[in-house]
Amino acid sequence: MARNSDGTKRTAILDAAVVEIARHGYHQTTVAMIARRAGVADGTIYLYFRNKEEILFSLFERAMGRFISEGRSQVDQETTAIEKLRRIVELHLTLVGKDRDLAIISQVELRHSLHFMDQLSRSQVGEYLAIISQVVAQGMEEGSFRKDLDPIFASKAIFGVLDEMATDWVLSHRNKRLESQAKAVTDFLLGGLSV
Amino acid sequence: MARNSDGTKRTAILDAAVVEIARHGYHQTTVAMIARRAGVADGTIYLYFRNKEEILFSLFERAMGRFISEGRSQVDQETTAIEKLRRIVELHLTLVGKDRDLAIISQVELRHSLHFMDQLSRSQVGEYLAIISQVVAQGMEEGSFRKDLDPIFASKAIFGVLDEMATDWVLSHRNKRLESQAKAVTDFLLGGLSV
Amino acid sequence: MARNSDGTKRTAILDAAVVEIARHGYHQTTVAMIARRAGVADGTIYLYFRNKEEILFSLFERAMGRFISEGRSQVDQETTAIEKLRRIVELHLTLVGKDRDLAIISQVELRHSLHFMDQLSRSQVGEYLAIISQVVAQGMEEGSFRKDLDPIFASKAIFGVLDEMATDWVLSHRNKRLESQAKAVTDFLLGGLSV
Amino acid sequence: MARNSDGTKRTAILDAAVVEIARHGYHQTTVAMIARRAGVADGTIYLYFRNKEEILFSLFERAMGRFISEGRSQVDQETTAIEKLRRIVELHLTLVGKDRDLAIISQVELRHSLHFMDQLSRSQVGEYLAIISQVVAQGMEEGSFRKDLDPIFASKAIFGVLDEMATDWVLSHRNKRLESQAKAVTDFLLGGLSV
DNA sequence: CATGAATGAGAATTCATTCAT
DNA sequence: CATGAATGAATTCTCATTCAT
Repeated sequence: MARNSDGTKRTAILDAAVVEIARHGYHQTTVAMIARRAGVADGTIYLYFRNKEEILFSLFERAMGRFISEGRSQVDQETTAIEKLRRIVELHLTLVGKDRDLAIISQVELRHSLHFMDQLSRSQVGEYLAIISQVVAQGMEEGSFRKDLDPIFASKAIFGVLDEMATDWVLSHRNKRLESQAKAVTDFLLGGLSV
Repeated sequence: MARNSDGTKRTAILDAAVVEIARHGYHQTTVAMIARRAGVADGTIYLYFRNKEEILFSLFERAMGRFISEGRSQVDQETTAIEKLRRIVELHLTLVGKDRDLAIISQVELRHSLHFMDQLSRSQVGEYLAIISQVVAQGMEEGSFRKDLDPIFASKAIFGVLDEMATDWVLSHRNKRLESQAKAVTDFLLGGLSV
Repeated sequence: MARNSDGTKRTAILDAAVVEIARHGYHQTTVAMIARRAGVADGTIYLYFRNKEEILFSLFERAMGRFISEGRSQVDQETTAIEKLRRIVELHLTLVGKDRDLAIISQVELRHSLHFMDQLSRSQVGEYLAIISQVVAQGMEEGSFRKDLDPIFASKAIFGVLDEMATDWVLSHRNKRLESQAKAVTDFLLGGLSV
Repeated sequence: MARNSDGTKRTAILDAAVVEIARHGYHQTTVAMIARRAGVADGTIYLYFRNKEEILFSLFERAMGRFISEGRSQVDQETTAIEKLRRIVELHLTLVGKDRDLAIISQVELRHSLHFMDQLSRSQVGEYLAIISQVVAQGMEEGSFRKDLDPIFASKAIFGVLDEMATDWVLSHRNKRLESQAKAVTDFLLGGLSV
């Protein structure tokens, strides 16, 4: 049986799914492949997940959960908006860059269908964006960020840059660490293009 | 008549594919559905495309082709980097915002698999990013953009913001026009978050 | 239960295949037809055979297996080469003549393609010919067969006569039993045409 | 356009079919493949043949026609049954051995289905066997062949040996000429196995 | 006669899911 | 809880044949 952190079968199945889906893509991955890697019978999968798609959802939830809880705690450790932003950028790139398999899933496989993305954006992604927009709002109040910004808009722009860096890293096959981009990203977000 | 001499049937198939894939997603769309909407027989599809996946590729090529050729021409109509950037932002959001079906495809369906994205990013997306990075480089030379930027990095960041706006627009079901965001995007890109 | 532990389903599929293929020919027989006759679902076929062609191969192996094992035991029950030959002829015609469906398969359907025949001739047919050529060699040593023969050549000639009788019987729609030819065949093989 | 003896398209098509079918097998050969090799359009095939199967029939007829007409003329050039037999054996092995592609067709591809073989055996194969059986009958009258033979049976046995030699030659990938077996075959047919 | 674009019926195979053990 | 044999719906693609030019 596959080794897994807390020893539950559910975890083993999710761990197996990350590897298989990252390697073969969601549609090319069969439930049987996940079951074999998880060391369980095909049918056992259905004791823990309603269907194949639910595995993908759960994968996403597990990953997003970390983003959100760690995001919050990082943000709480800083006082100024600029520092909070810096932490978010670092966290985002570090978390994605830590596990290439998981990154492939979040940057590519998770975006399979409108239906799927719809559900994602409504739920935890929205929560993540909310954290970011609160930081922006705080910066505006502090006087360190421009006041002519819509915090919601800004949070999406920030997320867009982070997301593109992550996708680019997944698609490039170079070994450079993703988090090495953190400073450049923060600089760009803070200062923009202009002199 | 030489095959595809006028492209009528090929175009009809691609047009049909855009609608069906946007509506049902790539995997839920059958070749038969595309054929019916295009008004041709199932087998006819295979006179113009080697297989189903090639339809998706061709869809992308057709769309990216417009981005690139129009992008270049827009850029050429301006002299300063700032104006060029403004034009690119407007063009990007306008083109994506013009056809929601096509937008769904480019923002969601086209990102189906690592294998697929790999090929996309290598080809025309790279060309598009090159156009952007040239504008950034010009801005640095002109002295209007910061000199401490890597133009390649900046082009990705810019693309990330544009792409996120586009995706957000596709996923939101509001009717607000996508290009109405152009000014905010340009402002953000130029000025960044800081005061 | 281990897959195929008792072979029940596999056997049912092969039995069904014999009937359907004999009746409609290999290419006109669909996997669904075989499945229906075997009383299993279409997909079940693929738990026991990799593909449709493998069913045909397995059919052949099952049939040839009998020829070889029974051939050997018949040969072993006799001492002189002449008697051994007589037994082989009887066995061959009896086994083929016992099941017209199987005979149709072995005389016609199994010879579908060069690729297919190539594999057949390399494997068990070669073994069968070896049994015959050993008998010929024994006859030469005993002094009952002509010494100016090549046993390999002779075994092919013998097989050719038997095979032609079998094919002729399959194609003729008379009811005469195939094994009724055994004496004439043996006589011909032993004495040839000349006085 | 493919070179062909008398320049007619029909001949070009048949010549092309021999090559393609020998190389890929009847079912793997498409009408388009034959058309391309023959240098005609797909539709043109149907001006000369009702359907794909008729090409195969015509191929067979053309080949069997040679067997029969040459067979007759060879037989007519000799007086004794023994010499006539010798000539038939030589002719058969020479004709088959002359063109490996055609040999593949006659030994393998032509035996595709019961339905097909049925029609073959009724028509020209029967005529060919009749020529042989007449030789046998003559030999019996002359007193050079055993009188206890059924000429029909004997003709099948003779054909069986010839056919097996031909098939064996097609399947073996050695270069030995098929007609080099003629003497051994005639010897075997005349003298049988016994001393 | 010749063309070749278009047709559309047809079939093998896959795989998510179930359920008897 | 766990198994894994069995299910059968579902879909891509091929290719013989037609027919308007």
